[in-house]
Amino acid sequence: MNEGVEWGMHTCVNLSWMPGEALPAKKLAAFYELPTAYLNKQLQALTRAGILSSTSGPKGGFQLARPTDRITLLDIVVAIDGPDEAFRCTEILKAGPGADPREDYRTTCLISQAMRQAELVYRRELAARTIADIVADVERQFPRSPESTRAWFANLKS
Amino acid sequence: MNEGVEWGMHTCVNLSWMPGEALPAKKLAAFYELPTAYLNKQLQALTRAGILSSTSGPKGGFQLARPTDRITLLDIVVAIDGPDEAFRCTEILKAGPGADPREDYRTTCLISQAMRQAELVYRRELAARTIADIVADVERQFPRSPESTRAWFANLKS
DNA sequence: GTAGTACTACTCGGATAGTGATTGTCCGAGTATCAATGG
DNA sequence: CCATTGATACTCGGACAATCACTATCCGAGTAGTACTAC
Repeated sequence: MNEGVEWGMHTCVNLSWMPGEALPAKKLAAFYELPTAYLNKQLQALTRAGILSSTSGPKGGFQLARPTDRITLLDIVVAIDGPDEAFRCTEILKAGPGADPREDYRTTCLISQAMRQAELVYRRELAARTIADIVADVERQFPRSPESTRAWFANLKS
Repeated sequence: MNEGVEWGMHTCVNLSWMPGEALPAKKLAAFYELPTAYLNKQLQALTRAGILSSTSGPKGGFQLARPTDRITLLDIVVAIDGPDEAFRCTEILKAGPGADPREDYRTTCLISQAMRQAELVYRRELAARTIADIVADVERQFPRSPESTRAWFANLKS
């Protein structure tokens, strides 16, 4: 899985503590000492997916495009890592003896079905967890996080 | 995910219909018109994992090393695709402000926990399905499969 | 006729190239701010 | 003093390399069978 997924999730959590303010990729990258340009690339993907909104120019940057309770972990995974499933059925049964070339073995093949079922529960789990849930858990476990994060960004020399 | 996972699963199903007989990679590959040497590589991985047993020389080949009800889909995935999870926590929190370098953020970070939880249900689903289950489903839906598969391997010109 | 032996053919196993995706970097298009200028 | 305009600095956005894993292939080590030879 793309490493940017992790970066995107942490960045969304940080952005949730800076509502209404656009943070440039440079500052967001500095927070975790990440390569700025590469993080920018990932944030672009989140923007294309409608998760973030971007503004150019001075005072520009990224901010959340919708409430955190409407951003699921699956949204971020799909936006950055792509919509394809890990297991892709290449329909090798079509090359086997007694195969019907017209049949769609991605739905017929029982192995493909079993793998799809597993990925289904995986995605269902990710879709059930929103950034709001994560933020709430973090604030419960580390109550100082929002305040200290805001302070860090404020004190960051531009 | 490695394409060999699909090949390995289908091959295990086919091997379940040829009990006690060792089939060489060449024949197993011919069944689905797969590249022989590359399939051989995947079967080596299954052998290292103790899922298959291999025999060299004439009349040699691969066969199942244990009963089909003790081979789960997860076993095959782990053997071929590796034991690593898709989402790997790189602990970027360690580079963040106010981080404790001693802490293991793979277990502390709530995002990492959420992703691990999703992969857990994924693996649980795969671990609950054995090759025996798949074989039983196939035989129920396509009763002629075992017989026709045995016939195909028997009629294959060596 | 039978036992021993050398040969042959076949298989797995790991070491070796080729290819595509992920990772990382760079520069250009666009925009808001700021300063300077003229009324 | 205030409005306008031009320059400037900063940001995103997409185009351009480098690295790594997956894909694919090949040849050597080992083994079982077979045929031949000698007794």
